Amino acid sequence: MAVMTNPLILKLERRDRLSDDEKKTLDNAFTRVRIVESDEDILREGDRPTESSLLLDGFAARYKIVSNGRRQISALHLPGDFIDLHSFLLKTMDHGVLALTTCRIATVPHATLERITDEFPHLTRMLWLNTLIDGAIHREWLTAMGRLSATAHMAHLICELYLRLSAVGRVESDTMQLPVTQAELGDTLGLSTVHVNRVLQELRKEELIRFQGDTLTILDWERLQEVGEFTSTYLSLRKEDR
Amino acid sequence: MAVMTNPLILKLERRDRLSDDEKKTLDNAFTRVRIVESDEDILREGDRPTESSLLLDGFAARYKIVSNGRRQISALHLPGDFIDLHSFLLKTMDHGVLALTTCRIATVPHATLERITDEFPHLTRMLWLNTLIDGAIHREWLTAMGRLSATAHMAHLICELYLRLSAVGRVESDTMQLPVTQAELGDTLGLSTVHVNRVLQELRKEELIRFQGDTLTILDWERLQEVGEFTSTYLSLRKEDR
DNA sequence: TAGCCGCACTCACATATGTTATATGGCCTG
DNA sequence: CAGGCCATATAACATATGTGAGTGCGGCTA
Repeated sequence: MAVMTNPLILKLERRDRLSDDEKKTLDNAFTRVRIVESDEDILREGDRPTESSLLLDGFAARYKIVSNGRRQISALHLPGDFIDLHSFLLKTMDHGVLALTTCRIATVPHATLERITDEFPHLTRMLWLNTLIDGAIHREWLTAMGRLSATAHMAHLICELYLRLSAVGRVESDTMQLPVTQAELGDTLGLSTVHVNRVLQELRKEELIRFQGDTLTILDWERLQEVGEFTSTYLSLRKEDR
Repeated sequence: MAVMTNPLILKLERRDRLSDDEKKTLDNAFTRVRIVESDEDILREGDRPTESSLLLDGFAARYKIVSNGRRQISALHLPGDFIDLHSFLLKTMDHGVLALTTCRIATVPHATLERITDEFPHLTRMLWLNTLIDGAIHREWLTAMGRLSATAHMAHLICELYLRLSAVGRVESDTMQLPVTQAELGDTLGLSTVHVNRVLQELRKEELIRFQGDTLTILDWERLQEVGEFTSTYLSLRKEDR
């Protein structure tokens, strides 16, 4: 893979400088690229992977099934996201990961990650940071889920996805591709499909967004943030020494 | 602090072997111990700490306030938990941390953590692991919040706290001290105080728990796990090479 | 080109949980 | 030892969101 097009490097460089050596090391760490088709599992609950997966292209979801078949999505992953960097140390997958679209995935052996942690302290911190941001997003989702109305929660999610996608160069002006069904949004927000639809209607009626097919356009960024009580601190988009 | 009584070391040794050198390094890293009284903030949203805090004794909660004063607790912390290890790399606190009881806290300067990451790769991985477990707990909470009934969610939380407390030697037979009000439980589960009370009544009526004052006794561990759809994988309580 | 299937969308109705209010009891403080 | 405060407990009522059923459209596929 060419360094300049690796979306993980793009993502990390939004947060801190990487040396050329670090970039090369990171890029070379990925030994294999594979394709997973839409609606297939990338990883299953109970798996003990020996490599970690980086999403190069496509959308993926971490999910868990509870009794009576209900599903909760605990994370949405975009290009540049490490889907299961945590499996390097957690060992056993306690949830599955599903391809929401066709996904192009690069993998890095855990042995290589171990070597990086032995030899590249700063790069290690950057990978650690990457998982910490995932954690910060989880906390934010918990807050939104527990204490925001369904409409606010949806607005919040849209704001987040917009910024995360723009951080990896995937938005054009105010428009992003969001290939996620309303049922999947429901599983993400903890809502029924019917209510997701109601909430989207409301955001449309308020002229905050347009959402046709997979194309979501933000019509009023300021008010959308207000409705979703959104502030971006938790995404750590500032460049700092880490 | 004496190595043998440091609850962080106790916690990490449940997950992997630590060398004597690592234990000594870790223990020596903590330079200062302070007390925070009940209901005081240990850290505030917006803070940029230069050290990280380890909870030696007491209960603490990560929280965020949303508009109209509602509060969501995104994590409960017990003795042995690093309250804000993440601030080492995330830099800015995007949420506050509150002492639920009087807390005894040891702090380690971020400069020391940086030195550990430079010189002790395996110890670094163990600290990273520590934050990954926090993340796994967040995902589990998201699932419980989004897709379980209030009663199941409460049962789930009780199961988790029971195992986490027992991992640091804080349960006696089937009883644990849980100095958390019903209002605080509500903020944790995303429920109203009234409904927390209803749910606790139900768990009592079903003879799953007893809960008087701060003392919670588990009367039927098997059925409590069933009701809460609880499995402990996500807590990574197995000892493995990491 | 017909038929099917998935997805968005809507309606009527059901219910889990929230809200407001009040009572009770223990415990600290003056 | 009285008064006040905080937490638990309960009741009556309100509502946000879920459920089950059905329509229609657009895009595959045979």
